[in-house]
Amino acid sequence: MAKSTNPDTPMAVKQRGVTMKDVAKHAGVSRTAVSFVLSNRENASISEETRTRINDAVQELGYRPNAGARALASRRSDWYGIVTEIVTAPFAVDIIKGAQDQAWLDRRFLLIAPSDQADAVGPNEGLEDAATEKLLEQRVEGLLYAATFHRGVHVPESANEVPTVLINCFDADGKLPSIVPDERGGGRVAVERLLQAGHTRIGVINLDPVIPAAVGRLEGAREALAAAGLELDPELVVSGYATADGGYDAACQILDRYPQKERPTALFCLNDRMAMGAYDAIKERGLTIPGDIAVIGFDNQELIAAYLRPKLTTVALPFEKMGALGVQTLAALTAGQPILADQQLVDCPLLERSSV
Amino acid sequence: MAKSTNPDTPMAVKQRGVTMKDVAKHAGVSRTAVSFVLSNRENASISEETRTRINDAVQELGYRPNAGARALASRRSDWYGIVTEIVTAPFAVDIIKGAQDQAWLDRRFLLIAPSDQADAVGPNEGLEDAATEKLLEQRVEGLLYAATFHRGVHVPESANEVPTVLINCFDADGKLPSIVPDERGGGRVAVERLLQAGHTRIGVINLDPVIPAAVGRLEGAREALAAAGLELDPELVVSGYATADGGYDAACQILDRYPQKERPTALFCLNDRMAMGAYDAIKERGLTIPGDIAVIGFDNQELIAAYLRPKLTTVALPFEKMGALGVQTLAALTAGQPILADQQLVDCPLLERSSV
DNA sequence: TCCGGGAAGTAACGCGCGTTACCAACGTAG
DNA sequence: CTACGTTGGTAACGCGCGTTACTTCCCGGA
Repeated sequence: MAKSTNPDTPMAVKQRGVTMKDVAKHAGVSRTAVSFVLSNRENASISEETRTRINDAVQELGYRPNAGARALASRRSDWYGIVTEIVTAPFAVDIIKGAQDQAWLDRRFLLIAPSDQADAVGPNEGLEDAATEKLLEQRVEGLLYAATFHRGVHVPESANEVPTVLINCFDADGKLPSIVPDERGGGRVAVERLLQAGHTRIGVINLDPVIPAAVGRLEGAREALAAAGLELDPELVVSGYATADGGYDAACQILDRYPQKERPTALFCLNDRMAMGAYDAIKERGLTIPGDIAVIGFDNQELIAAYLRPKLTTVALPFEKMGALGVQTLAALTAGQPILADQQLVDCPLLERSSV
Repeated sequence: MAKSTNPDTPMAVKQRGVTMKDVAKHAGVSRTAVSFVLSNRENASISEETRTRINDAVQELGYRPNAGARALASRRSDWYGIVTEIVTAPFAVDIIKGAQDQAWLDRRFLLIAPSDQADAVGPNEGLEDAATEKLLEQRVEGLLYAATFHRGVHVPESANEVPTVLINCFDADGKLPSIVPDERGGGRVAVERLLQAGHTRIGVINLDPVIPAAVGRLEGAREALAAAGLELDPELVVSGYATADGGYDAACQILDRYPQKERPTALFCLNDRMAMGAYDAIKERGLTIPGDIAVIGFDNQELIAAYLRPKLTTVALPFEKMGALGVQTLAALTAGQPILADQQLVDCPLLERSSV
């Protein structure tokens, strides 16, 4: 790329937009009157006649307010910023959708800044800081941080200058409000569903046991079993890589370890990708789903769950709802209202399909 | 939700940020001098000494420029707007990623406005208009329109007020520059790959035959065959719903129609979801992939292609590249530079995995 | 007749910054 | 000594808009 010698060349077409002054002149009133009418001030005394005259002028001239100028004068920008690696790793992109939709309904704009950009100094070195800084330069009224998977994070210092909410992650220092999925509840409903279908011997294909998702989901599974007077057989829990291959290997282990009588009749896969691999292991052995083995997943990755055959019953991560709730929480914070709790858990609902 | 009686309550913390005036006072110079230093004006005569004094003051006070005010004064916002349904239908979310990354590299912000919002009048009624309008109020310097799948679209009138580029779609009226995937080239490389592997009898699982993707990909397939002196047997082309089930049904038709000798040895599935279904049909019949039947897909939906077993060889849609190219094209347009062509085709590269 | 008070509107300031025009001091050439 | 360019700045205007203080007019009551 050639370095521009003059970065200031304003060659862009300068389409001098119509301003309030133009509207005022066209309607034969003062700019103040126009401002009053457009901002619907209740205590402003403008006669109905001039009001319509102004509105007509707005229509005729195609006036469009200048959001930036308004922000400058009113000292409120109607912008939230969201810092996220999701743009790059789109697994949890529904967070953005939920946040975006909610922001749009509130007539606010969501400025998205990536937290894992290539022009960084080192790997993960000051990226979020740069993103945060950029957003603050835009005078966002609040900040959101969103992660692709449930985990602890550190947010830049400067985030403290403005209300901040974490989505699908939590502050390792425990100061900031956060919105996270109720992993435990999800694990519980999954196993409850299997129990309800008559399964008592349930294999679990586990994730890396230290991540919050694994901890919570497994705990939920234990709770559900306990409520039915059962215990989780440690031998039936096998961890693997969070991939289809990992799920395949783990499922093979579980399925081949026992004679048919003792073989589990159901598998709780802690994510859908592993369930995908488990499907293959099951089918390879001439077994049917859900006839011989019921399978339940987690995450509800649409592209997998809805297209596996049979379609996968799974527990959904409420990405969209978390995004929306994040914006709502932020709106409350910026309005000075108290928020419900420092950590809000969002339900992980069961999605019935055909694998149980 | 209780309706706020006074929408103006500015309860948000008004953290009066430090301005250039503060910096100037702290450094003992005029605000103008600060402005000159910060904007790196070449022809400004500021001594090295005061320059460092100002920079020091900036550091000490933690000055952060106000992007909105700068935009107002300089009449350039450094913002692009992108109108897209992708936020809602995340299939092609990589377009946003590509655009976002490129914009970030150019030190610009991408304002994302959804084109399929719930608060609309009717279905698809004036949504894009509202989104476009909102973006223009923000004084974006250019507009992008992105579609989830390759198709013709109509853009709102007001888009003409500002440079505009279409991504993964094209203007039905043919006026606006657009960036679209080279579907034909993709179809060609897919079939070339099959030919190279020795397959001459190739079944095609087709999409709805009228959509641009189907037309282009099929045309490419024909070209590749023609170059090898072969023709596409119309009987081997069967259309189905663009789902795993559709692919399953279509594959069953093709596989069951012929005795083993005449059965095609390869399937070109025009998208990965259908390939997913085809996998099942093939496996059900006790056939192996790629041993008995080679399969090649299209779209490279990572969650499918990379996790099917065996992993699916497919042709990638260059979403990310299209997004980046869209922003680059827009940058050229806003800079008044000529663009390369009205319609830019982006390569659809073959992704070798294990199904051929 | 005068006065008080609401109705209808306007002038003017400031938000934070880019930018242009201007000014003072200091050489240096004629 | 005057003229004139150069260096190192500063004063002041305007971007488009929100907002406050102020003015003018009219009407009803005393």
